[in-house]
Amino acid sequence: MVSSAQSSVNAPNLAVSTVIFTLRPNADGCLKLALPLVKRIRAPFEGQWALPGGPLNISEDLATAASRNLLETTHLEPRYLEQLYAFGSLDRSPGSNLADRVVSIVYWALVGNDEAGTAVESENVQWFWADELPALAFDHNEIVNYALWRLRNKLEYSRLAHRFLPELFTLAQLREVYEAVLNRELDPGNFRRTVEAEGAVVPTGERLAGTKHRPPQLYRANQTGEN
Amino acid sequence: MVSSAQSSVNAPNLAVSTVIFTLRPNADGCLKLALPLVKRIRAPFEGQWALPGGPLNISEDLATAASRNLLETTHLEPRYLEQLYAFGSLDRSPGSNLADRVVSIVYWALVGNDEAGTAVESENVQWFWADELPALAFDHNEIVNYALWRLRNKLEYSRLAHRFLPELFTLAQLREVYEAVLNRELDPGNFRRTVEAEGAVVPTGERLAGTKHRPPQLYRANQTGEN
DNA sequence: GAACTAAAAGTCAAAATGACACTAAGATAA
DNA sequence: TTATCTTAGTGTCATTTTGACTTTTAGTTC
Repeated sequence: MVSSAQSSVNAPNLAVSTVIFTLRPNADGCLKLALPLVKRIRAPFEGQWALPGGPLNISEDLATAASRNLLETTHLEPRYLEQLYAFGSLDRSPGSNLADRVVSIVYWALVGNDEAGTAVESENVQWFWADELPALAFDHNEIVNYALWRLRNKLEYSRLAHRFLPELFTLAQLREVYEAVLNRELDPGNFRRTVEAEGAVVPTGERLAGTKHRPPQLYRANQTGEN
Repeated sequence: MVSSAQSSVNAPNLAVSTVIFTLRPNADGCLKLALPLVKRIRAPFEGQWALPGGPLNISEDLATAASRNLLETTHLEPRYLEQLYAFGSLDRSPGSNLADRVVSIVYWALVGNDEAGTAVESENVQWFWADELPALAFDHNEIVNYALWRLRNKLEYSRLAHRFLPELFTLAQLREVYEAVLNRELDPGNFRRTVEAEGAVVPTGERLAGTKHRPPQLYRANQTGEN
């Protein structure tokens, strides 16, 4: 195997990849975590699914690179973007030459569940349920698991659930996000209490019509002191 | 300015740096956070202090590289080592050429306060109080601040305080670590209660002699289910 | 109008937390 | 030998937070 034109003989190559999360309704209508993967079209791991990513341009910021390959893969803008980790073990690509060693700086992103419906899907780009992934290329299963762990963790002490949702949302929708991500049911009353106590949301006074029960109030995220 | 022999024209260079924390007694005898810095002996930022670090060898793990430059700078082994963040803004080294762009993968480490006394200090390597740093090279002040934030955060929900201490320690010593890092006094009784409830420590039965008051019991860290 | 559903408010006991008092066991000084 | 000093270690109590659960409200559907 020959090292690429960009790589030097003595230094590891640098790439940026992104784990992109959204929530989509499954067959039963409940939201589940999903993420887009791209099919590799050359060795190593040709034909297997992998995280979207690519080499870092010399004149490009790390977050910009992550955002760019998010846009290229899904045609979406991230609602949230954060660096996850730099993966650089020597055995990430078993069997390949040291000169082809790649250190990947991985980001994770959230996109709105309203926009994710419009996301492209093709022969080489498909969305998978986060808990039903096939065997991925390189160490990408490990990376996704770590990203999942981080998402779940951060959801509990930070305010990012609303990034999955449109600007206006009901508390039930917000709770559904927590339930889908954490994979556990939450008490509606207690959920309301904590969310209001944290000041995470601001009531708009408007109500959502067309439900077959008491119309719930619409809220928006409280941006002040968010993170 | 000419790019180094290792760097390629089209790819950013990759370096690993480490923020090394220890606790040392100040003039008043209270513990304070300290870290070693190295003086730069060439441009850019010649003569200014910087985090220890260097280029990543092609055949070297990220954590191994961090550990190595910890050993080279301080002749110490880390008691704790964790990746902090990858810093890669375009303006990290103002005025220098794009071809010299460096992406730094930064680790942070803890070393024991017993060992840190034996650490070398020289013309080009010196220890500084973490809250009294001079203006450092590159974006290294920003990096240290982030590392401090991470250390303080992690100390509160994780068990790493004992990594500053020898194998056997008293609860007062452990509390002193918390107080020094968090920069705030803790109630001895309540501290004992939480630490014991968490099962973070195991009593040894032995007591520390030679104090001028009731001899305190010695504990060791409970390794089971640590992180 | 009755039944149904989820919104929204309210209740209550258990657990966790913070402030503080009290007793124990050594060293040191009178 | 006794009083004093200092920190170890235990105990108490009120407040806050948490989890489980009930009740009332406001709409739709039957």
